[in-house]
Amino acid sequence: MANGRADSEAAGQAMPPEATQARRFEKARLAQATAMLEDYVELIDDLIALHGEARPTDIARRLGVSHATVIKNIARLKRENLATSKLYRGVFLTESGSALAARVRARHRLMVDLLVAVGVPADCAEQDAEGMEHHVSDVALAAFARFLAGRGV
Amino acid sequence: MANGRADSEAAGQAMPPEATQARRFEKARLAQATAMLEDYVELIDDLIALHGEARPTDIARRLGVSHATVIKNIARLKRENLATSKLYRGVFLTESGSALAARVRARHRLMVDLLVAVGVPADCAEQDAEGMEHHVSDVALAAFARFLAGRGV
DNA sequence: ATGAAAGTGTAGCAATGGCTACACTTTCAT
DNA sequence: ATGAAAGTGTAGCCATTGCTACACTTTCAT
Repeated sequence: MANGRADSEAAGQAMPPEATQARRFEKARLAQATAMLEDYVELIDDLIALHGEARPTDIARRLGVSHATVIKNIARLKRENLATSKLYRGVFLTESGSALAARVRARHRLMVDLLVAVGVPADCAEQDAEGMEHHVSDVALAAFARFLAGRGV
Repeated sequence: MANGRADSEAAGQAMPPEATQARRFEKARLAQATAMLEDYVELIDDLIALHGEARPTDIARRLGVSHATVIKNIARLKRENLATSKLYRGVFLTESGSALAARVRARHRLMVDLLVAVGVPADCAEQDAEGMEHHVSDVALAAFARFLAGRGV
């Protein structure tokens, strides 16, 4: 609060160019750190909608990783208050987990739709969106929505 | 060669849906593993073009990480035959390093241009592209190019 | 020419997110 | 009712990629 420099820089004016570049890379690293969380909540939400429950082995199969990895990562979801689980009884999303899942799903849709709209084949769009979606800002997302609306989608 | 299943699945036909999904996630994980390499070669190429040399501390400043981290990662670039370095004398790209840098730079440009073309503000496009670019396939890239050409860019 | 500052490199730590191996619980067909 | 198969969870390993601390080299101003 008492700092005249760092705070005003946050507004994005008087920063040396290398600092803004560093900023971009840092954001990309952060996005990467939350990507796993996002993938998990979306998948758990899907599975519950589809089968009424989300089991570690199902998640593992879908993600293409071992069940042990899934269980370890679910522990992280619990730490972050996104999920709960009962011993031998599957995984459930908390309120904020569900909210995140909804946001992630909407973003995924928008990303895929945009790719398709600019001419990317559907299966490829689905593929590429899987990695890209975690790095799309809300501002870009809003632009995507406008663009799609403007083309009468 | 003697396998009727896994090989024909590679063509993408008779795979259970969860396997194709696992495939997508696996690809995203792989892309992540090469992202660092790509960022480094592009940045090194930039710095050499700009200052005639690429020094670890410069790279560190631009990336927003410590110089020690940079030096460790440069060791990886060397292992992968993308760069060389002389003690206390900066980092240089090998032939394949330069080739990769050129590809990465072109992809970055195309990604940013596409984002701008669909209405994303320039600074935001630059920001988001930083993370997204590593996940764009060549097929999508080709679609981007066609789309941009079609709008007379 | 020399000593301080800047840059470079090494060592060792932590967190993340994969894995296998093993132990335990549940389910289900007989 | 029970035993095998499937699922679940734990422990411990490895690689990656960040970090700080420390030692060494180079550069440059005096």
